[in-house]
Amino acid sequence: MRPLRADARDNRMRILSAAEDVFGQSPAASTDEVAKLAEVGIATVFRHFPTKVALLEAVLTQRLERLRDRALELADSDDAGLAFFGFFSQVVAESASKLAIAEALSASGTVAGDEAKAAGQGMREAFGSLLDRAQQAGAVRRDAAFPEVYALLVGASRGATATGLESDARDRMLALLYDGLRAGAGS
Amino acid sequence: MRPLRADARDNRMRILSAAEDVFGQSPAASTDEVAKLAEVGIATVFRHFPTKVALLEAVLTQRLERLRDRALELADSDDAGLAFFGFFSQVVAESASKLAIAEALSASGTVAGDEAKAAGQGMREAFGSLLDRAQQAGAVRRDAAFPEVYALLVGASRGATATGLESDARDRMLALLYDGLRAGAGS
DNA sequence: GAATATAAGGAGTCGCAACCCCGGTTACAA
DNA sequence: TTGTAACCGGGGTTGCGACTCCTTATATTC
Repeated sequence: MRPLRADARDNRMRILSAAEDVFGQSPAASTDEVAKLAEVGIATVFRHFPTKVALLEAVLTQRLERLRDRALELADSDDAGLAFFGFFSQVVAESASKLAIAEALSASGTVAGDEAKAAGQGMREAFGSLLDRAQQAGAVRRDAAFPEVYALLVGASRGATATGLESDARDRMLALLYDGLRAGAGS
Repeated sequence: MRPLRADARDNRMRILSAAEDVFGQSPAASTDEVAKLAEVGIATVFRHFPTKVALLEAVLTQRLERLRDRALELADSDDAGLAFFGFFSQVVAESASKLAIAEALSASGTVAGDEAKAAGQGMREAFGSLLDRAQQAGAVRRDAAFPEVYALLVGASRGATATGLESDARDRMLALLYDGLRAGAGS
């Protein structure tokens, strides 16, 4: 598999970025809306991504990988508690458009493909390691296991987005959550 | 507007119930799947609900009204804290199919119609009153305002559903949340 | 139990959006 | 510069699902 020609690579990136925008705003958007925004013919979109679902998955994968990288960066931080809670807050703050994409995928009835699944796995592992460190540092209570903490991460993102929470209310919501996660961490 | 004929009323209920089932499992389902399950012709579905969105809204409205009624019942309870947390847990436990429906609606790009909006409003008010009482009883901290608590309710439902949480993990998740909501309630 | 309004059913129609074809264009190598 | 393989564009095609027409059936009323 030879490297892509320069214009093709360029178009691919423009399509991905446009798709992120378009589907982020409305999961029901059509493929040529993406093509229009990317200033590219429809055929070009389908040449790069053989199906609409493939395009959605590519966008989702990209986002998950970005989150994983962010988590990995933070894993080296001195303050494990700050790293954990900071990551959590950031994910919730940026969740709006990512959610719409995941929604579009699940609405299309498709279970995520291999690539997206792997990206999700990587992201969860990185987050899990942040959680571990925060627990060892005494910043998060030890009896909080990964599944429920991860559900809270996803849930906080969705809840904030779905109810259209203002940023200050979102901060108060997170403060409530964090109090629950810290409760009795010292013991 | 005369009362519906008996068979029509019967069919209407069967359609609503079938729609709840079908859309609860897969938001992308087609209208005749609903008709099939309800053992009814497609035309009958459209006679009762002029559009697919109208059908989705009717299902959602019904669910929201049930939740509101449940909240109103609990408002008379002796133990305001138990009432609040009990309602919260129940909503989260039953959320799976309701969410799929709300998702289907938002995926179709439609903002909820008047009826569904009113039902949502009624439900939120009933929940708000449960929160008020729980706060006055000292079971929930006073600095938790409605928007963030409601976002947590929605978020916990979605998080639990989206991550496929087992029921015991769900209970632990709720326990974390409740600790956060109670923190310093005595002060 | 006959008349009639009301409802049911299911084979259509119609539009939309995913996906393909093929003639023209452009990056890259020699 | 020129050849050519890779790429692009945008008008078709096709399938699917929302919605309708019209004939037949059945509840209700007197």
